[in-house]
Amino acid sequence: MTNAEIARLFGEIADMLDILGEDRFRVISYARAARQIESLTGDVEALVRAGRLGEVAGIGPALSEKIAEFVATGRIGVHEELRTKFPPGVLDLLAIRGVGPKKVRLLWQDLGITTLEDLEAAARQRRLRRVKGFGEKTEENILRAIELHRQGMTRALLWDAAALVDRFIAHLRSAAPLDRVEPVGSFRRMRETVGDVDILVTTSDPKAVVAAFTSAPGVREVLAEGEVKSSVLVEYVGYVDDRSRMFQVDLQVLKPESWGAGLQYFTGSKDHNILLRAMAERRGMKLNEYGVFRGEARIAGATEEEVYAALGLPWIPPELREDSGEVDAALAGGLPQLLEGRDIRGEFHVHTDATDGTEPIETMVDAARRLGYGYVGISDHSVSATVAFGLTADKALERRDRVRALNRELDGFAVLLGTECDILYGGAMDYPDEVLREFDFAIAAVHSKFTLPEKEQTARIVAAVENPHVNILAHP
DNA sequence: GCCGTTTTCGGCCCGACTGTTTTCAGTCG
Ligand SMILES: Nc1nc2c(ncn2[C@H]2C[C@H](O)[C@@H](COP(=O)(O)OP(=O)(O)OP(=O)(O)O)O2)c(=O)[nH]1
Ligand SMILES: [Mg+2]
Ligand SMILES: [Mg+2]
Ligand SMILES: [Zn+2]
Repeated sequence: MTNAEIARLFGEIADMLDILGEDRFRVISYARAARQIESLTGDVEALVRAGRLGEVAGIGPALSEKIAEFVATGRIGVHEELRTKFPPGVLDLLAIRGVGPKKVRLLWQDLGITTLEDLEAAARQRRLRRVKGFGEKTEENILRAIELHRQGMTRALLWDAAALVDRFIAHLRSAAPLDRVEPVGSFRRMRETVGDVDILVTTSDPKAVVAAFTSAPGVREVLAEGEVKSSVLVEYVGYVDDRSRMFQVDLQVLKPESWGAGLQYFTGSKDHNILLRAMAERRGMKLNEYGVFRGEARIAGATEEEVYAALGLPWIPPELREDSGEVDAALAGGLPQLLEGRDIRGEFHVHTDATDGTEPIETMVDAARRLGYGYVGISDHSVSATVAFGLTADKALERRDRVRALNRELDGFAVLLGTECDILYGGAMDYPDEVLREFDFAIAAVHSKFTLPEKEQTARIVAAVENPHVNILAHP
């Protein structure tokens, strides 16, 4: 919680300094530090205690001191002093698309606008156009942007985004001549949540691709439409809550020779990009989404490997591109080996047609072997899971002979007979201990009473995992 | 405010789209 709170305060300091017209590089420092702390995987307080804050890129003596101040007192003095200069509501104006720090400053200073309601009223009354740089179109855009803001947009689960990605790419393929297409941004970096969907395309006909993009099914708003890039808002339905929401999709279109540089740029992260671009500059090169250049000459750009190699780096997996030390590690030849799908050796949570699966044990074993697994654990439901056709103890255990036969037959592959056993209301297991001990393994799972008070639910689960015959706790 | 195999001071990523503007600033990716 402390990480999120410090990130929020640094973000607000950046916004306030920006609106006040302070040095933009100081603004950038606060904004970058906010992103860094937000994406730390460990507790910032632990770093403070260990005196290791300075190891985080972009956090120097001044910011370290402010973080330490927050950890000690729960406040950041600079933030509180700045806050007194701003009427409540002013910072909220920044959430409106198309309204940035410069416009907020003008709206506030010239028209006394400090809230969204003020802004809406002034736009309706056509008073914005009196301000330098504002016109009729700006008023229209701001009114529409306020409307969209009020519908509320949140980050999406990677899973929801995946459905949207599939839909969009299928449409693009069917409606325009694509060379290559790839979902990029935080989606490619496999973040747990994504703020939007970013898609990279190469083609010989950019106009056709952009046109197909902006007219895709579900598009409710075209935010920008240019020669090589476009942004839209689409409606999508959440997998978990089945609710309809608006979500942004960004498109970048490039020529085939820039595929690698485009992938590098559009995959990000932003801070990773800035790091690479600064590094290119120091080495007398320039890096952008079109390629790596030395003078006028493009020296790399067709593949990502080539782009990283031109900078003297090995290819860095997207999951690591977060400005969290990956560039230094790559330079030192010390990138970590990431887990891959092929590292998965087997699975224990496998149902069959005996309960709510659709295939018999033998078919599941075949499928596991085709995936290159070394073992599979069969775990059908226990008797109380009636909606999932849970098995009586006798029915569950009578399959031991079948499993033994399979194991005799198979070389270098193990089949285990287990159970996904319900945790009953009070924490007792659905099968008695004499039955549980007969299985090769037992998973404990909650399939009822999901909404118990936290204390009771926790006690229930703790009781289950304390059972000596339980090996695995299932899904939440 | 941060940071460095050309720097401890003087730089700080780079480009597209939009609207307002007679040549470019602001915002966004
Ligand atoms: N060089 C550079 N690249 C940027 C900048 N902003 C964004 N990008 C690149 C890197 C990002 O990963 C990519 C997509 O931008 P997004 O705003 O969609 O960010 P991203 O997908 O990383 O995170 P998100 O989950 O959408 O918030 O565009 C920038 O200021 N400079
Ligand atoms: Mg994104
Ligand atoms: Mg984006
Ligand atoms: Zn289950």
